[in-house]
Amino acid sequence: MIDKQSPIPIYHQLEEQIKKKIESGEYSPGDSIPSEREYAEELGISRMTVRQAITNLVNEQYLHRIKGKGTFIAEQKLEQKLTGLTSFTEDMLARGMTPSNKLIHFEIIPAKESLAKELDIREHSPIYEITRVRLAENVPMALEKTYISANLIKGLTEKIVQASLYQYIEEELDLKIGKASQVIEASLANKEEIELLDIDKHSPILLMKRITHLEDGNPFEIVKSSYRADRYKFMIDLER
Amino acid sequence: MIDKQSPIPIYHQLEEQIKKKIESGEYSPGDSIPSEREYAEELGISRMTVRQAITNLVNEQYLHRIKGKGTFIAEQKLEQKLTGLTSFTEDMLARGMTPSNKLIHFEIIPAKESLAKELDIREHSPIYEITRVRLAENVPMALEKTYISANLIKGLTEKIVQASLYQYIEEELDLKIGKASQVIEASLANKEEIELLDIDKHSPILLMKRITHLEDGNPFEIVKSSYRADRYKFMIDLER
DNA sequence: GGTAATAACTGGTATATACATATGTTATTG
DNA sequence: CAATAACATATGTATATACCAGTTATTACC
Repeated sequence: MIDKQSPIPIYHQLEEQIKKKIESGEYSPGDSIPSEREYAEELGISRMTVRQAITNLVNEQYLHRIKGKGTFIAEQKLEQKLTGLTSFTEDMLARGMTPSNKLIHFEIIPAKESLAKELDIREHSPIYEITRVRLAENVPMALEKTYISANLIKGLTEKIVQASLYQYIEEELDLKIGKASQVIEASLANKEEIELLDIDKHSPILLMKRITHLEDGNPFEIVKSSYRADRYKFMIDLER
Repeated sequence: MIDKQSPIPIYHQLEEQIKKKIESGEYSPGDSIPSEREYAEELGISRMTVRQAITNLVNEQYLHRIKGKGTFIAEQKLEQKLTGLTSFTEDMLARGMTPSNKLIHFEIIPAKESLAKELDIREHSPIYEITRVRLAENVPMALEKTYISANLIKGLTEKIVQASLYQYIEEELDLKIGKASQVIEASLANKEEIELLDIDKHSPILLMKRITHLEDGNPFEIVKSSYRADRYKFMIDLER
């Protein structure tokens, strides 16, 4: 199970081993794992090394320790992700609804000043402009306009956008997605929203603007969404 | 500096000592701290004990380590708190504005069914109902209605509410505040909002409902806020 | 049978030590 | 003079060991 000759640290090997057993369901929330001394003897390694592996998993909230009793598989591990970065598709699935898309526009345009500034690129640099209507259970839910720096994210096609943009960026382009900042405000529907979302004049709209960054801090995407206020609410969990 | 006889673990004493130097400004972001071996020799403790202290501070993002170079004071430490639980007062101060209040109502009423359910108490149990207009730079910003379980939070007065409710709960009642969940939606202003917030008919309103829990998981407070959409935006940071 | 002491676990703290690996400086060499 | 080798120093990994402090089951006693 443990390869002492491997360049991968022993504690890291053990971490992965325990993680797998949690993710595969072999260990379930509330279960206790073998004691530190058992692991040490079983694997022929020092207890302190076992502790280092377990300590890391405790910090990542996979496990929690109780003095005198043992080490246990943590509950949840889901909650904290509610403040995490999710796509419309993930969001709807989490709410138990079936998401779909209607692509309205897909083109490359020169960046206007405000967008260029927010994407930290030069004015008139090429950016993708993608306009979509997002539906849940085939009812229009939001109008979404995505702006992506074309020099940073290359080779984008309609197909990729309709499949999974984030997956393409992380797996095909080997770029890592980092933090995002979101601004949420309320407004009244404009002509385009009234038309595409099939709502009345004077309808309230929930506006969301998100700037997504790569792990190195470079912004690569701006998403402006107009949600139908009668069908959508933002839910956020706050800590402490 | 370090009391080996103290029941407080040595690594914890060292943690606090380093933290203080960071918070007092004696160490600034980017500075390096003494090496692990220096600390060990200086304080007459083992290097592994020093490592335990530093590792904890690295996990809390006070410090970061660079192999071969040293351990350094981390930047920021502010960003992550933007997703944290803040009061209207803190929120406005963070935006560089001066907050104030106008108390509209303060009374104890029996809980209606929906509120009772959300506060996890019996119907008709007594709850405080506190209605306030929140102002920034003396301009109405939001109408805020707070409902607090009177059996859980005892001895509340108008004065306390106007001062700092959370401080009272944590310091006077010795209860710890835990997580909160927030729902944000958009709507059109109702009569009360039009009147108290001094806005026009058909004005869009940003509605926020927050349920705040104690550390033990018990909900103790429900806040329903109606923000003027022309003056207020929610800003959220998302990870990963 | 009930209870109190005890033994046998658990994780928590702390030490001393060794070598690995990344980094920066200094001395050496071509 | 520049490339390189050697060294010093930093954190990273790993071991072995000791004792402390909660928890639980067993044992011995009344």
